[in-house]
Amino acid sequence: MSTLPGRRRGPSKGDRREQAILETARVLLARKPLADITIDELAAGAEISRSSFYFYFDSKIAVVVALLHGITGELGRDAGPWLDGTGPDAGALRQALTSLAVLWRDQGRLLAGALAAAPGCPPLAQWRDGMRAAHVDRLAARIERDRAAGLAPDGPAPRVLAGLIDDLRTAALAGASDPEELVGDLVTVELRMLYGDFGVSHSAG
Amino acid sequence: MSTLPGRRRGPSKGDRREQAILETARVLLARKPLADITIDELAAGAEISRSSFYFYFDSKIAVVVALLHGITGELGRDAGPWLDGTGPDAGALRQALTSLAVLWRDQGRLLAGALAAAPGCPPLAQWRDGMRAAHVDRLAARIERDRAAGLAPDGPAPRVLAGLIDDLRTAALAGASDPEELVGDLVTVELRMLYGDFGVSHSAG
DNA sequence: GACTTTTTCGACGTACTGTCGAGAAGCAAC
DNA sequence: GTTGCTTCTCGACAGTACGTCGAAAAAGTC
Repeated sequence: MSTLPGRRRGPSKGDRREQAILETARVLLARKPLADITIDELAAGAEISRSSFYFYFDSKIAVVVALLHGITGELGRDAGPWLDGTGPDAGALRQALTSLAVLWRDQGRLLAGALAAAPGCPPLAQWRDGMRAAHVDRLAARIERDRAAGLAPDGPAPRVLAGLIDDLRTAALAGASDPEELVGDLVTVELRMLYGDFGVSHSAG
Repeated sequence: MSTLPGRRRGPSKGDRREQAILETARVLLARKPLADITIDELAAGAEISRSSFYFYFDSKIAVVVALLHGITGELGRDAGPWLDGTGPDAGALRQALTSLAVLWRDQGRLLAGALAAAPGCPPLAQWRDGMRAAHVDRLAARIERDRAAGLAPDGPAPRVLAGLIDDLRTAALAGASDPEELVGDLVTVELRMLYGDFGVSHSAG
């Protein structure tokens, strides 16, 4: 499943070590940013030597990928009603954003660290691009439906607009000290981006 | 003026070295991200040893700060008409965003590198916060004026909304392969964020 | 040409990363 | 209970990059 270097299989002692490393990473990420965490600390937390760490993971990034793997499912959680719906459904959008904000509150350092390290680290870049594409795809489709139904004004190409909304979410939640506090305003702003019209159509660029 | 370690004064040979280091940094930044540039390369480009580099700059970050210092003036250029104006003035906004997009096109690696390194690097964090605050202050004031004049709908607190717009700009321009291409859509989207109303007022969060 | 300031650099110490190979520990089966 | 396998451990090593120090060369001044 994952790309572990040495392990074969079996629920042995090594599994506990692997979990200990992941748990140590979680604990440390609650205290300081990813960039400040060294492999020494990860190994020490799991009570093994630094060399032994490499028996379980190829690098610090591999640990991050494993942690991300564990929360990837939560990233889109509660977004279904919003993304599969139609029209300016503030309640559904709020539900999706609240869920996302909670994830950022709990896993902010992990997500921020992963996004920061993504350029110059293929596996993380791939994860980020995948997450983004998944969201953009569904949101762009929603935009097309709404426009076809006359529920949303014309404007930027659906995929571009969806990308901008994704950018805004990520940047805002990553920068917020209390992500949940931002949800109400994000709902307002995203709905305006999608449905807001004020008589001035965009001029071609 | 700046925090150079060894230099006293005088337009001597050292000044050429300093310029050579800055120029080397510019050249390298045109080719690869900041994180991939080492002090060895900077020194080699200026034809001095690595040790000598430290006579001119305290660190790689000090070079970045010097480069940023050189373009800080351009960051707000052409934003005046928009920020000091009133109402949904698409032309003025387009002017401001075009100017900004050109800066990102030319100095994208520098800006992206600086923003990426800002967490965990006080001088860069200070620069970033200063730039952001300058923009947010003026934009928030504009929002207040527009709302007082009944030109803009109520919504998120002016400073919050301004912050979201700043986040969006930065994230979008940083991620774009061709920033200028994005200007038209950014104009539309920012105007919607500020003026877009569609009968659904934001619910308190 | 003595004196000061500016500039240069090699040598050193530090921090972190990743690899290698020897071998200990755990767990069969005989 | 010792042979033989896999799992696991670690010390030693090599590499890269950073930043400091002090000796001394180069440049500038009188």
